[in-house]
Amino acid sequence: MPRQVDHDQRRRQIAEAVWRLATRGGLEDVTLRQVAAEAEVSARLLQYYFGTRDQLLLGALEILNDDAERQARERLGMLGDAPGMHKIVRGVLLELLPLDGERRNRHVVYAAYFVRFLTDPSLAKVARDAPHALENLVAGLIVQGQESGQVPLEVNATAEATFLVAGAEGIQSSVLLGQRSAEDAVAMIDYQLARIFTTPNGE
Amino acid sequence: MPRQVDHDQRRRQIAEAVWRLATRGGLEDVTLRQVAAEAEVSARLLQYYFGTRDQLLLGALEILNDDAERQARERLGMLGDAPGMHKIVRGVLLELLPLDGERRNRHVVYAAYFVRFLTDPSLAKVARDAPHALENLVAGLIVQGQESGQVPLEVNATAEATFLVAGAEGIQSSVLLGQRSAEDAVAMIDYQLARIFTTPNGE
DNA sequence: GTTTTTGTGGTTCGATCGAACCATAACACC
DNA sequence: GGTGTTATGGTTCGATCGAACCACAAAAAC
Repeated sequence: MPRQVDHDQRRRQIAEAVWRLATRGGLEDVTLRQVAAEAEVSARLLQYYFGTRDQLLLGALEILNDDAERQARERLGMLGDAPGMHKIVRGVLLELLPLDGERRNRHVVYAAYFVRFLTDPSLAKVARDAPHALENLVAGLIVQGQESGQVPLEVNATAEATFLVAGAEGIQSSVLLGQRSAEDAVAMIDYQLARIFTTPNGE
Repeated sequence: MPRQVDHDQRRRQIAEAVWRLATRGGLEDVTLRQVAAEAEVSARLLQYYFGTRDQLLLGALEILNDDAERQARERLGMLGDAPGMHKIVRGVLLELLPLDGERRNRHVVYAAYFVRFLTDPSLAKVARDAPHALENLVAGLIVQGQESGQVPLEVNATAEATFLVAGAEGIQSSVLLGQRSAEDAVAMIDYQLARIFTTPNGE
């Protein structure tokens, strides 16, 4: 029954298969045949919806990125009315930790792509923007905190934002490698935030 | 002319080919044929010295690890007589940044292996030990700094050590992705160190 | 109600994969 | 100066790879 299928849904179904395979065995396990089997569609469909393997990898990554952004926005929206800067920054950083299966898998998929980011220009473009935007966001929030007296004025907002984001990413890796529990990771983040913000956690 | 070859040298020659290929295209480009061509030896030699492809990947990683440790030790040894804690910690953290080709490639190779660390037990063992040892080392140095009055007593040495190492690793990735210069990365590290240590940089 | 377009399954092709196998030259040992 | 071990090159095999190709059914368009 063609012509009434939801293309986006089909592409997502295939993209999710790509993510699962990449999570298990890296990009070398993301073969057209395996993706087709994992997504339970014929190999022909992969070509139809994505084209070549490279385009499939790119497409699956774009969908992953969209998901990440949408979910982060949702979760931040659930922080309640007029949350304080401390709480928002905390929410942003926790978005980078593998606190649930979705965030965990997301970072593993990124890791699987990492080396490609360095060489493949079309992929690089997709990966380069997100982290910088995060840093600027955090830096802006810290500045706002300074303006409203929640952060000491001697704090270097840019430098701290950079290190917070970088630290969250580094801690994320260590959680994935099983070197640290997710709870410990959150505690490490909170320790740093307590140093920067004079306000308690929940404000 | 067999029998008088240096086995370790041969294995290193092959391992370096693995690194180069992994750096360029990830593990999926590390095929026996390509490694053989890159190392300029016959495919048969790979089998002779390493066995299967999995064993080759494991062996190449072990050699990389040994290199990293030896070089780090060397560079730390060159810090001069009785360097202060500040200087040592700085040296340890800079070891994690891609400040030269060797350190850069090393981290890219690790990144190429990353997903495998999560699933392959034999690889996981190789990767799990190093970072924890680093954290403990840094934490110990901070404690020594506290004992000699170079670090305020209210600093949580463990928490700061964890975040410093994690932050250095995160910043490393951003440098590799071209989001930040190596100089900026060093500046970010120094900013954090200046916060923890009351001593100036070079002490 | 024919004709396009859209969506899908299946198959095939040349290339390449990892691994096993075969052969043999160089040296060590005695 | 044979004999055995070590080190190496080359080849082959079955499996699998990505991509192209063929066929066709369902719906839309006219």
